[in-house]
Amino acid sequence: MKKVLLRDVAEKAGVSIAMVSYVLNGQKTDRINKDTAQRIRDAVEELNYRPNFLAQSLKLKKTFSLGFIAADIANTFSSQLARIISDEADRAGYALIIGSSDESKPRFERLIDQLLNRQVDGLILAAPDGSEELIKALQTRKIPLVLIDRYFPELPVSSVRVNNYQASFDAMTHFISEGRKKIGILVFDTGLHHLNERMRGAQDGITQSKAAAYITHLINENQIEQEVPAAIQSMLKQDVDALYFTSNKLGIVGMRYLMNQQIPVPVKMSALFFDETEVFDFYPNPLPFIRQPLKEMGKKAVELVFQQMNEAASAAESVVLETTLVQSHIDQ
Amino acid sequence: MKKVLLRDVAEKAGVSIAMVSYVLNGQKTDRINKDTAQRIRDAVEELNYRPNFLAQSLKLKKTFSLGFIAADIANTFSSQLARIISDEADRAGYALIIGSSDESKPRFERLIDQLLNRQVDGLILAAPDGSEELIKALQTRKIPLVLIDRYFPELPVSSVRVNNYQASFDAMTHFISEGRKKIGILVFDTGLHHLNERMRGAQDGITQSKAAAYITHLINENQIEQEVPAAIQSMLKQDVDALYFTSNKLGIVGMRYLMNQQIPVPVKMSALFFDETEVFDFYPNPLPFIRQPLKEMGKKAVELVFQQMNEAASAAESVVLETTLVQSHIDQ
DNA sequence: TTGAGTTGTTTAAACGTTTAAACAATTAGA
DNA sequence: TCTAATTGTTTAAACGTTTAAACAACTCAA
Repeated sequence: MKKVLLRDVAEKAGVSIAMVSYVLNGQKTDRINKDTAQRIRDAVEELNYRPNFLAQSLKLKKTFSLGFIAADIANTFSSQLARIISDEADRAGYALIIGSSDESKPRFERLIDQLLNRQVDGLILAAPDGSEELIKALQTRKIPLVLIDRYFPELPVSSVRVNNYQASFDAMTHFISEGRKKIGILVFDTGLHHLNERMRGAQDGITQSKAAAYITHLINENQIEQEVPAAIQSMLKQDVDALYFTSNKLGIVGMRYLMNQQIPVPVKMSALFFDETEVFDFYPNPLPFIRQPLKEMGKKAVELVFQQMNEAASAAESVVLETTLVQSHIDQ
Repeated sequence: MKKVLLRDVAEKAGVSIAMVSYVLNGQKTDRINKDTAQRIRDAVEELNYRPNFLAQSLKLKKTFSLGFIAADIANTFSSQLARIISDEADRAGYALIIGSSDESKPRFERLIDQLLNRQVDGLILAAPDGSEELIKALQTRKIPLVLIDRYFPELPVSSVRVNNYQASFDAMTHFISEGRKKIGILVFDTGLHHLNERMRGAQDGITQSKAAAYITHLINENQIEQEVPAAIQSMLKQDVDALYFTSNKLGIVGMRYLMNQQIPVPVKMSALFFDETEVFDFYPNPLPFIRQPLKEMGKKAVELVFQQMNEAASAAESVVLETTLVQSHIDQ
């Protein structure tokens, strides 16, 4: 029942451990005697030998593991992404260690520290507000990393994200073409660039149409349960006839309020969401939303981080993916 | 910018690497000269030395990591549990590697294999149907492990779970006291003991009351989208006035069908769920459900696995936690 | 028949730690 | 004064791999 080592296999096959290692790793295959190789493979099989990952990692300076720090793993967006990234990493023989910054910079910093201590080979990060300097520092340390969802416009670092500005712009255009006159935009009061882009895109889209007006409400992330209802209330008084929720968290709180107040959507007030949530399943009327291509995002992120890992001096590459405006969650 | 090693610290402090190691690990503290120790600590600080986890792990035969295999990480139940376990492990300085068996036994087996290859120190497992032998094999290999949610009644292995039978029994009693006459029980057609206990508990509860009847429908896990609606349809014809969904997945599909068919809950048909989901948020009427104490479950699981890890011959310990019947998701 | 090349295999160092054991210098006990 | 104990530190082996380099035994051309 003891752990079987290279040494045991070598002994059984009557060779040195080097030979076993060579055969297992498919090296020097031209040199090694065919019979010996077979004998070794048989011994490996028979003893059910499994190389010790730690020893390998130590020697090869490669742990075959990636780190992913989500923004908030309790949020469906993050957990779905985690799932996809995990599967994708797995496919390449890499394990994924997942952390959640909960949008806290110190926590983010601590998690990075831990992941690096554990010598992960690469990082996929949903960087919180204010972490720009930290990312920059990681880059000068040549740590392979890719930002996902979040990004910093001035920082030359690989990232995967969606067309936040354009998606919001187009969504508003469409909203207006349906006859909306006054649109309320709800967005977190944050330095996070991607969220501000969603706001800007929406504002510009509305402005450009010349057929509608908008009111923007900045929501404090920690006061969301209070401020979203307050914002909606105030907008109702100003005859807002459509709401744009720039994140799923805002959307969920907002919809809950609208339901409690028995304000029918989209009859009296229409609503559009960035991101979908399974919560929509339980709403009887169509709820349009902007869908991010999660699968592609995850895949691409893994691809980019591998690229960083393999090519020492690989240039930063930013991938911007397209969203889709889904008219109704009901018929998908 | 190069990685700083024990050797570098030793050099800087003018001592051998052994001394540095001793100081860092707080060993031989009675022997070591106070000044030397301080000199070493200063050097560590100055060089910002971080021990290499791999080397440590290899030497100590301890990776300070746990493996958690969820049933289906896309399911809120699993992901919340993962979150809690991760936090709890983290608190103890352990990393968590998460996998999802998706209820597939081969996949479960493969994941275990991978985790063991990576030398995780302990396992927390939501074991899929049919994995009993595998668990038994792990136990004879003395792998520290704890089952969570799922368990095998005849297998003496540490586990954390809830009172599935009693919770279902009591819930039915309560249902009947509210006047339900004919209750439809929906449960997966599975060998999973905890789900069958939910069914048995409900059936026994109803039988014992003598004031109501029941119909049980076994649902094939892979046909859930077809079979749940069919089951509900057939039950409607038989004047069923209440539904008991023994898992959140069944509940979500069932509610979606009821909504599509415009069957008002709980007016025409009442419903009770095992597990809560955020989906309920978007339903205007009260939906009662049985709540599992996720936090306690996760904490206890980590506690038990640590116990297994620390005490070589620690006996299997089963922890059965209490659920709560929540009357309405609306006022929690 | 010698030296060079080829084939097949082993030796040994390295990865970065931990820690038992050895060692040296000082102090204490008789 | 000599031995024993104490204090402070170093040496070296070990954890389980990978891999460059060395080695041994042939083959072959000149």
